[in-house]
Amino acid sequence: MERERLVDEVLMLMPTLMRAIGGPDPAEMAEFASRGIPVDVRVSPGHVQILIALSRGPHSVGELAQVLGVSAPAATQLVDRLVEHGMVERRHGATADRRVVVVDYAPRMREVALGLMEVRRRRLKAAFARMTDEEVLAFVRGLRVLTESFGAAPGEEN
Amino acid sequence: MERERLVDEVLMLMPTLMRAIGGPDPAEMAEFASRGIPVDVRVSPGHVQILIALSRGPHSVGELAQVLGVSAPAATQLVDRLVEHGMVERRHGATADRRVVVVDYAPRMREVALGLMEVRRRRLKAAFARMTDEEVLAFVRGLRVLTESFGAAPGEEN
DNA sequence: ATCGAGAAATTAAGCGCCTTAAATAAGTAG
DNA sequence: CTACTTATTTAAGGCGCTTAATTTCTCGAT
Repeated sequence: MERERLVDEVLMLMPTLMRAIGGPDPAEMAEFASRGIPVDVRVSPGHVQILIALSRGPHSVGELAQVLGVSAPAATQLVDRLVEHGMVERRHGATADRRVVVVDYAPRMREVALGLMEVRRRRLKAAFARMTDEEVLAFVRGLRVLTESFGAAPGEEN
Repeated sequence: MERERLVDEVLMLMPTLMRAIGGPDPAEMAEFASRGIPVDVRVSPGHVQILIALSRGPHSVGELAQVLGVSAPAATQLVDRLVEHGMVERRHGATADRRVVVVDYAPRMREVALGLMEVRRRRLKAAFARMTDEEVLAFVRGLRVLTESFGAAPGEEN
């Protein structure tokens, strides 16, 4: 079997791909500008993960940390940044445990947040455009198996 | 088409997976210990990329930067670390351009380096064990397309 | 021959993400 | 009421990456 080679290739490609995905994107900058958002807004992969998670409803900081597979302080920090830029806000569950901080989109920012994610998705979609439906699905399945195998985030079952 | 969902899933899984891959591994620690390598040795994904690249022969710092898709200073820094730990060494091409610094495994470290990579590969191989040959291949193909599509590293054609 | 443009690597400064340890605050059990 | 646990945040520090500036060297043109 030639899995040896494939393993090396993955080890070689994955980090490079992530660096590319994380980096700034011209189209993204334009999007920001057209929405009057400060240019220094950098939406990192972690921020996108949070915005996507929130699209399924409000989450506590702890939940976000678990979904992203990072420590609680890291989640706090990511939320900090998004709050600074007015994308999300912290709330205290009214009747609930007052220790937990619930994070959700800021009042009128839900659409803006979706727009920002859209910009991010566009790059991926463009890449997927070169593949057939089956190839895309096969790739995602592999990703699922790997993520699960590494004992990473549960992924918040749909 | 449900590509929308798949795109979100990828955006959600990829960063988490990379964080998991980059993190420390118990088995790896044990491997280090048995080889008398200082415990503080942290082989990041970038370091692994360099070690793999070197398995195809010596590379200049500039070449490494290009292959990894990072800036020259970043490559210098990664090499610095590997040199500190005695894994690789810098050489001046004898007759060649004296500006270029050639990086290669340290004299007797080639095998050790391969061993370290092996530990890293093991985790991936374990994950791949859950997939059929075709699935693995499909995944890698997707990875190739994505990496290329993002204009990332050329990958150093085999 | 030497002078200046350009290229390879490094150094310097700085930012962002992540971690662990410690501090706060709030619920829970005795 | 005290002691233990849990949720979040603050604090300190490491690493990887970037751009700008420096050093050293090559090379072509005058």
